[in-house]
Amino acid sequence: MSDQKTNHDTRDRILDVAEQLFMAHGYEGTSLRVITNTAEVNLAAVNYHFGSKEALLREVFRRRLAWLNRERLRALDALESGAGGAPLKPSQILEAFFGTLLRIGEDEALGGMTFLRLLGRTLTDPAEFIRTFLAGEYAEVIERYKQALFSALPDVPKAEIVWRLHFMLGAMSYAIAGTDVLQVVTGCELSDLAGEETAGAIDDTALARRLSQRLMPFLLGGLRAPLPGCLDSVPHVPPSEGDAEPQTQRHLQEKQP
Amino acid sequence: MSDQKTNHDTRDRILDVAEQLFMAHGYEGTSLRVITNTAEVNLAAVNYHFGSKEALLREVFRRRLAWLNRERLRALDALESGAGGAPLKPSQILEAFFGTLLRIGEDEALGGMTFLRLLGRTLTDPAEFIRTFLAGEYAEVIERYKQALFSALPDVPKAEIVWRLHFMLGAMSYAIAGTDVLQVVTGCELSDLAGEETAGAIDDTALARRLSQRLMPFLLGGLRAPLPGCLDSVPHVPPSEGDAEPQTQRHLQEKQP
DNA sequence: GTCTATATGTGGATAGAC
DNA sequence: GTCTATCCACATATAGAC
Repeated sequence: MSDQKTNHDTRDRILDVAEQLFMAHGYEGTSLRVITNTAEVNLAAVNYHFGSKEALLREVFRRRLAWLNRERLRALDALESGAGGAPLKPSQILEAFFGTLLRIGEDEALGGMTFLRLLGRTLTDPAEFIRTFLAGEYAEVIERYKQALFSALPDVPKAEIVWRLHFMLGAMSYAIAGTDVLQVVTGCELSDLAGEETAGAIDDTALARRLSQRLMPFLLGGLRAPLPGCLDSVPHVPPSEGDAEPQTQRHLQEKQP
Repeated sequence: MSDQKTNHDTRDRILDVAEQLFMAHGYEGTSLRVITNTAEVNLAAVNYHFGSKEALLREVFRRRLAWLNRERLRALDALESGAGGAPLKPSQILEAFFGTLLRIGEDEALGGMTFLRLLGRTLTDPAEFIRTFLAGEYAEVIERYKQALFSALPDVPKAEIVWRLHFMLGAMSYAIAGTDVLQVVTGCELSDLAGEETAGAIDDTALARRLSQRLMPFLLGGLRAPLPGCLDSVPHVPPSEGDAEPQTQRHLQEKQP
């Protein structure tokens, strides 16, 4: 152990730099040469420490997902223990699942917004080995939460729950990816949309907190939406002008001072 | 015009194959050699017809987005004319925006699910030139729909609307990307989740229709969710056990026969 | 418009000295 | 563990004959 010299520094510097560059330019768009130059280590170091570029990517994710998986399971265990057999509320489950993820963005030690963005962008990467790897890392946790949602919504068809879990994952992963066309079109960052006091460049910690604050109500609203078919998905002829839509209007308006 | 020989065939074959391969392996992961080999045209043909690989990608998108942009504007124009100055309903706007997009998946001539998947995957591509190009293509339409939502929800803060538009774009783009970890984890395609009668492999047309049917209620539910802050985003202490959550439960249950 | 041949660069990976 | 030097496959792009 004591004869490892700067070994630990080298490994971690490579991981940190790779995380940053994979996030900014993608896996295929980032060469080992750029990584090692930026990290100021030797080119051969990557293959010595990790074996290959693919293995490097896996390690970049593993060191972050280890915490995320553990914490998500812990949060769900805590909820289920606390409920003592009673079904959980959907909002609690979403908070445990998505809230835990978004906490990464608030803590540099867990990866911060850099890793969140990387995760969001990588979830739609077409590379085969990436998809199978991520699926494997996610499998256990996803299964647990899926079952929890089934129990929480016993009267909703399971297929419908899976669809909506799918949509929620999408809204979240796109949001944390931070590549939205809206941002480029409107020429503003998500941080600018946070509104309120903080002027100038918002730090990532605050951005993550606000993202969570905005995203969670949206996800809950989507999860609890009426099932398709009941109003034919889009009510072209609502029962009365003040029935189908206004329910929402009321929600939104009553919070405007 | 008549002296162009097989020119048209070559150009279109390259575009069709590039669309398919970019979807399956990404921009960086697809070489011009593979494209020209698959399309059974000469390697130099790409540079002759399009100028460069980047220009090829742009053309792949342009030929599909031309229809999408035109149709989205037309749909919004029609809604606004029909309303005669009155504000539109959010559901109408979403139907015009997302429904038009999803129609692509039902029509091979418009690109089909291949292009939809490509679009969803490319929206989170980290490459600089792709993001700026797509933003430019989307700019006009996004701006129009944003304004329409502002008018439709005059009492909702504009920043909040932009956030939710952002989330809706995410849910949709992730859904059409078809790279969800859920699918790999559960080992099933979205088509399997459609349930109902059709056994075996579902054709893309039916998949697109069902996706639309499931996605639209989710998006509406998210858009119309209570504003953050009103229940502190996650009600840890709801007023009564049968108040905050059950409203949803009722929605979902009353549709279960 | 199409093709062959090639220019020119960069990628990941490794062998072997230190 | 670190470094230099190098192998070799493959990338985009183009020049020039047909």
